[in-house]
Amino acid sequence: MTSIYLLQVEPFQRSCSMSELRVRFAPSPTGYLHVGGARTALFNWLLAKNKGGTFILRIEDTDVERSTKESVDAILEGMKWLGLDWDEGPVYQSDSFPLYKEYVQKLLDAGKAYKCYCTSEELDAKRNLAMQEGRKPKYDGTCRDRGDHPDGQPYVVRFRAPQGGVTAFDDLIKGVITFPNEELDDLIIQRTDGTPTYNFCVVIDDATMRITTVIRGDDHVNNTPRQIQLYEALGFPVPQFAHVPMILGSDKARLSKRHGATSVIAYRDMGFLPEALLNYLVRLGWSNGDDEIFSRDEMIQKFDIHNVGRSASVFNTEKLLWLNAHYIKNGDPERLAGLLLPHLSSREVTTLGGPDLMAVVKTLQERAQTLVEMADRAVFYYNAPDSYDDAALAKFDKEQVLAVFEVVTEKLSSAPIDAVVVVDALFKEICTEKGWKMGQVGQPVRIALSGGTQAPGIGEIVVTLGIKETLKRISSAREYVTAK
RNA sequence: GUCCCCUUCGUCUAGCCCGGCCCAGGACACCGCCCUUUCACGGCGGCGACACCGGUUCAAAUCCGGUAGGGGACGCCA
Repeated sequence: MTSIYLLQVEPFQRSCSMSELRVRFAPSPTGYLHVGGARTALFNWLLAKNKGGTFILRIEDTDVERSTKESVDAILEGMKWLGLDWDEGPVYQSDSFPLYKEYVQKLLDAGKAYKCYCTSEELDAKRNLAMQEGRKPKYDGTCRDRGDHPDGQPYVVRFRAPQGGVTAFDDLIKGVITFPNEELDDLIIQRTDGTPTYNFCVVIDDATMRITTVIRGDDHVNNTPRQIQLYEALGFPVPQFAHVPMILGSDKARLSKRHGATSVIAYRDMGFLPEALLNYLVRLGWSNGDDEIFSRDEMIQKFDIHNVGRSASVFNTEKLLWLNAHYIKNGDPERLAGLLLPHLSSREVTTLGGPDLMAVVKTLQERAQTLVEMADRAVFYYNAPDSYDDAALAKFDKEQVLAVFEVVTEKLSSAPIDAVVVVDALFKEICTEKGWKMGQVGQPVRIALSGGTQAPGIGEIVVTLGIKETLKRISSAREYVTAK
């Protein structure tokens, strides 16, 4: 007798309006939150926000060996930094062991699961043999119909999977996916030591938490049919599934450390803004026409799981940088100043007694792609140059440079300096009066004030630095050039 | 090996479901020009793709079949 496990999937909208949407992000705490996980979390979060549903954070720590508290903290830190707030949880799977046991027993009692006394050595041997002979390495069913129950002998519990037919589901992202049941073997749901296994816990949790839509990485596609069989054996309603494609490195291999940073927190430390990472991540695999920039609210409003692409995408730092630059350029200077502070301290720069940091930020917003770059460019405001770009200075005649310093000092001292336009006007005046070119005047002064040539506009620097400090720096540069 | 999935510019993608508006649009990157006192910002322009082969059709990126390539899964990991 063959059975067809083809789910009739209702139109998405409809099923959501009937019962409240509940989604979850379920990382295993064996490392930090990486960008792939963050994107999965983001899609869950967006769908929940978009539909007014509930977003649950669940920590899958059934692997006691590899799970750590540090990882849990790191994941929470990443989530918080990105602003992906959850409505319920974090729920720890390790708290539900009794519950899993209960359901294992139910299945056992119903004859839908059985005890298997095969040792892992035996299974490994069979698996290797099957692989070698080119067969699918599935469990051969040795204990499936075993009648005896040897006392005191260790055993695992296996799910008695349907033998014939197919198991299929309509993935929200990938469409209908069908698996022949003969591909699926009797999976272990409880280990020799009595602990439950992943595929079983996931089903119990998702069912008892009343998850309506499971959004996860597409490396779980192959787990889905066995989970569906479990749902049905347990009499639980089967949720909808949405498998999001993976993120790849530039060589199109699964993104990993060797491609560069993968940790969300690492991006924070490299000077990225959370809204930039979020915007980048949401556009990786998802789109809304030709739109590129999405505020938090816009992405919530426009997000539609059906618009998520089916294929994997390559992580591209250049585009992330562009977005980051965009958000820095348009960001609130006060907030940016606050975010910049730690980067300044790590450079041993103190803003005390120096120019107002907010004013400094304003002169740098169009010139920095990251907060790290901004910090680098901000240093000169607080630490007067201890050396000058000689190569740049060499482009000008020594006497000419000294003359410029003299005239500029004179001009700047003669009038109240309170705005960028005032300074700019003064410099233009000098040029017309002396018949100099702007480049001849501006560049030496820029070097005098910042030490180099890559800096904000002269007017911006002068006003931000203050007239007193400006004159002091020009005077120092004057001495330096004279002594040369 | 078996099963599952994927395939539009270098990269992210629009278009594909409901063939003609597509000799394929946008964005990042790259190149050039303009703006400009440096560095940037900005503006304008350029480069550049429907994996391949068949079929259906008056017409295919869009539908069908096959091929190739890539990825994933096959654990008493999650």
